[in-house]
Amino acid sequence: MTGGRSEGGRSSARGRPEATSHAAIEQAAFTLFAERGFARTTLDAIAEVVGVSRRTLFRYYQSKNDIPWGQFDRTLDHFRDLLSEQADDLPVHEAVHRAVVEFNRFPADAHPPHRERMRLILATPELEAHSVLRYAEWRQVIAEDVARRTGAQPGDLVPQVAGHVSLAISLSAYAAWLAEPEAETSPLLVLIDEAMAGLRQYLGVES
Amino acid sequence: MTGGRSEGGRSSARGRPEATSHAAIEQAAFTLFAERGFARTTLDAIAEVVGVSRRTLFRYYQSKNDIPWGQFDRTLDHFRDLLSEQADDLPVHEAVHRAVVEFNRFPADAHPPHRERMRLILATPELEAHSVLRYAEWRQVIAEDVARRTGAQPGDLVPQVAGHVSLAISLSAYAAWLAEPEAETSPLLVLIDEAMAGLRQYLGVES
DNA sequence: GGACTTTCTGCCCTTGGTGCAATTAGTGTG
DNA sequence: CACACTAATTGCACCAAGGGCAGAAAGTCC
Repeated sequence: MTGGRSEGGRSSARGRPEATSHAAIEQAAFTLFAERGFARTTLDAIAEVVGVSRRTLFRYYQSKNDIPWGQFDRTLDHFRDLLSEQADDLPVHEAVHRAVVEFNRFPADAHPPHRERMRLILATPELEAHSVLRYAEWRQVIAEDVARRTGAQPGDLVPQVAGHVSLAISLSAYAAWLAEPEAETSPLLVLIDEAMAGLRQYLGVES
Repeated sequence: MTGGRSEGGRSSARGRPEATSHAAIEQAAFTLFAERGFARTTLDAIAEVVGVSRRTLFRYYQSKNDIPWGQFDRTLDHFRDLLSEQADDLPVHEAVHRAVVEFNRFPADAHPPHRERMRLILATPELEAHSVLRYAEWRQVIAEDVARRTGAQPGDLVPQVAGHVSLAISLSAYAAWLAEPEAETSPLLVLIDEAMAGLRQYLGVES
């Protein structure tokens, strides 16, 4: 969710130079989405603003639905690191929880765009649906770390459940975050903690 | 997931009679999906087999993606009933868990089609994504019941988390179920219990 | 038979998305 | 400078999903 990434340089400067960038496309797209809404923004319209042909947009994003997620792949690498950084002597759920919280920590000036992006994704049914595919990758990262910590296989039930449940917690927290008015009474990170506490409460667990 | 529902009668017999039924469309569609796969099956092809115009298909289903889910709305009513049937003195999570298990109990002869349907849905990315919208309704049913039991609002964190987590459990169980070979070593209901146990184990809870 | 009702259907149009071949804008070399 | 080389851009044709709309069709009821 870092706003200004510098389009990790080309391998060499040979061949026709790129006419645009992911950042430029996203900027144009988000503006239009905010104006007319996601569904009523055509790819032609985005292409026109960016100053590039519609066909070219598909070289930068697999689909219209992929535009709002931007650079999620790179973020996943970061998440993987966060998970492996957590101490091995922590209870597994605690290690994962801490990594999830860290994953959602953003510098203050990155908050508004992050919130805007997530609002768009979670409030637009097509995007909400499409996001499942991204979530699956995210869950898999967790499953792999949990498997490593517990000596299980990533495909086993407990790692998979861990991934699913962590996602459940996060989505609940995000929904609560976005439901609140602009004046952020509860920061996202607090809500993630509360969602986790809510789960334990629901399951009738002390602590 | 009842295979043969009888297309709950029209209000009266006035007007042009219906040329087909949800059941007929689903049957034709599933056959084609099995033959060519979901994506490569066009609505034209389905319409031709059913013997109806493509335009008419849209009067029965909102979209191609909605065909595999069939009659889910009615199933939700059943689920609502199952939840309210659970004793009030049970721990909330236990009541919900039992309702979820019951919800997934099917007569033996309904197993193969149910499994086939879920395999299609969970193995086809487009459908997996689209299903989120169905899951949201299902989660909401849980959230409402949990809210009723705990005196909270359905939108509050704990009811929402309960819905999300129940879904997480169910999806984990289904994935495990479908991963197993045809010879059903573990029935679905057992896997749902195991997924729940896996969650408690993950969270480091006794019992 | 005629009025009425409801469904089906054909037609046209928009939009997302893919395949393919040609074009373009650079770099590097002699 | 001209020429090869490379990689990105682009135009074009095409497919499939989906929606709007008006009219045809197939029943029932009087």
